[in-house]
Amino acid sequence: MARELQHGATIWDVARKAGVSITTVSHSLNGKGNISDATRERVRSVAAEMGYVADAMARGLRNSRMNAIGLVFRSLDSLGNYGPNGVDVFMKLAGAAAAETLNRNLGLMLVPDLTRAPLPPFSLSLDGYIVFAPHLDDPVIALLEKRGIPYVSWDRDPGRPGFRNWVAHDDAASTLIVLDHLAAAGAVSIAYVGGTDRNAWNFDCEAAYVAWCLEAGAEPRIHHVPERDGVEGGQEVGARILADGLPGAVFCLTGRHATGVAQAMQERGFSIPGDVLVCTGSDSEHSRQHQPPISALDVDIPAAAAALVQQLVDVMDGAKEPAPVLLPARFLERESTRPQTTPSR
Amino acid sequence: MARELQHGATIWDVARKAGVSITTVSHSLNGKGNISDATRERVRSVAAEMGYVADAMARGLRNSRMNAIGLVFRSLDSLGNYGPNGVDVFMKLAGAAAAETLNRNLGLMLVPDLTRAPLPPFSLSLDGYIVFAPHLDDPVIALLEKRGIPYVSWDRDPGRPGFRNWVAHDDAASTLIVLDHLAAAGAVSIAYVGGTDRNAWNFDCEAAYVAWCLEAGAEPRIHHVPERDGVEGGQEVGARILADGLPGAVFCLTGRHATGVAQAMQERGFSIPGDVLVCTGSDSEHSRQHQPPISALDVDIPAAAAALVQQLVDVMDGAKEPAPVLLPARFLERESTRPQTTPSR
DNA sequence: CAGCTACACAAAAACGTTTTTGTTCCGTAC
DNA sequence: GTACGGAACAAAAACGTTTTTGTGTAGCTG
Repeated sequence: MARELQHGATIWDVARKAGVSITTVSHSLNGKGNISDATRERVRSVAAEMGYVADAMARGLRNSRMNAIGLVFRSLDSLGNYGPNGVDVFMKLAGAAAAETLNRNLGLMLVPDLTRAPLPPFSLSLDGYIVFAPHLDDPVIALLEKRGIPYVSWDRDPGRPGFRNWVAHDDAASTLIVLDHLAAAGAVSIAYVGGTDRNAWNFDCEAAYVAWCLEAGAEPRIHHVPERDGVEGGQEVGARILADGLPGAVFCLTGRHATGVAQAMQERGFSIPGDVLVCTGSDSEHSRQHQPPISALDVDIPAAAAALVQQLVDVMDGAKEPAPVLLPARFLERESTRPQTTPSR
Repeated sequence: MARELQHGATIWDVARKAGVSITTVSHSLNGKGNISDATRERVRSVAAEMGYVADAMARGLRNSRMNAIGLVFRSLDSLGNYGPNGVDVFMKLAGAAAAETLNRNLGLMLVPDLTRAPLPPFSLSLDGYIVFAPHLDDPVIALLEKRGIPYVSWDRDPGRPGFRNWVAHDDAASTLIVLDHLAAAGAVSIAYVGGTDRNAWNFDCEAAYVAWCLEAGAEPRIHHVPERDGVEGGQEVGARILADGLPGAVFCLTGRHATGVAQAMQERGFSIPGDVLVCTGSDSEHSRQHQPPISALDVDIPAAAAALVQQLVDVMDGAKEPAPVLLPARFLERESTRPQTTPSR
């Protein structure tokens, strides 16, 4: 049952039917060259009637532009898991970016990992890349640099201070918002749980936490768990935190760690938010579904996607001098950090 | 500041450096032709050393295979919203499909809408398509058929009974699971709320509901709300349902409708699950975040993605005779349908 | 009326592959 | 000693565009 791949009409078919050369067809459709209005219109109607669409690969081959960009998720790569429960930020971003690229008549390609061989077929032919959460000295970025492929990143690569084509949340400001909120809710001692990926998010939030503690005269209580350890890792660190004494609040960067910490606390008989507050810097399915639901920093995904695509297009056009874009974050207060109104016992 | 787009090495560069013709390079790398082992190995090492990767567009132009497939979300198109809150199923599927295609060395392209002009550039050059939730007589499918582009769909197109390249949940069985569960939890009269999109999901679930009512000797109570009306639409239909008398349970196909229905009930002083049970056939952020959390049918996204990609590859290769794949669904019991254990007042 | 310009279009080159068809060399059989 | 065949490679065509260069005609100038 060999499938008959019937290719669409080519530029030759259109030329023949319109009684002109292929040059004229190309020029007519692309608004170039010197064609009389009558001819141009006739060619256009013939093309439309035949449903002619220029072959993307031939066009791309000719002018080395394929009108598509790539989206690569670095932190997901390190998580080794693309069927994500709890990392839905990434997938929402993909959807928002797809909508944004459509408006600019660009395709969006999901590229899982650029460093793993064999390379996804035409990952290197794409016009540009959005790199989500690059690591320190990220090899994917090194590859893109070497190939001269334009890119922007969500969060900066901490190892490339001179690079300015990135969009990110203002992690320092966000961290302060969270810590101030926890303090206002009555927490005196606030523990911090970060990941081990060496990315700007981990670095900046921790730095902001340390600065805040210094300011507040509090002793920093910093813990690290590998991102991939997920909820279980959170449970372990929860135990470690308790070993040092019950804090007033725990701020975990990832939603899965926060969920694990909350579980550890609750298993040991502490109530949330009665005895200890818990919140996360990154919302996830886990944090939403937990009982009580866990407060989180919220991300305006469509705005982030729009900023990233806009910046990438700017870079590809070489139009503007690049400048980082900082987006504000919003704190989503849920029950886990809400001052108690109804008596729990 | 014109960016210097430095193209990678071409097959000519490799040929020159290895002292052979481009034919020999191509054959060496692709394991074709009649090349001595010594030459083949030498060419390969030269190519590797230069970091040569065959240009995807030239290769695609030559053998009309671009090694990438498209993913198009029909129901999202009708929802007109790609920054989805409450439709995260789609984005998870995209991630899972991306992982699945990588394993097969295929690229995955997100294509928002194939019928809107201007067409995304090389949407028609892709090797195949996964169509998510096609409508009745879906124009996207018609376009793919006309162009001879292979495709598989998630859910069948109800207007194409002969087409067999689809993967879906067993909607009839799932509906019965839900209804039986509601009945077991004590609901006597069960209202049904479906969408207005003319897709198989709506059709099959409603048919199963009607059959179940017939069997149980109950009067069907069917309501419809446009998918795009979301939570507000659910609130309205909730009011309509109450106008006919409080049912024992309401089964809403979409999570956003279910949320709206639950809100309407609660605003009027009815407790969930105390006075009325509510559940949904499609989990969403809304249904999870609602208080109480709303029970839902759960979808094994990675399994669905794997099945879809596998089937599409089969179709593209023309290998196997196509056959529909039916996946089982799982019922996620949450508080909204759980028999009460703690007294609520 | 020669020469120039502008116009409207056509021919051909180029993009980087893969594949089909040639070519050369060498060993072997008749 | 000529014919044959296979091994190892090279040349060239083809994929469908875009863009550069070319060509012929008409209108205008001096």
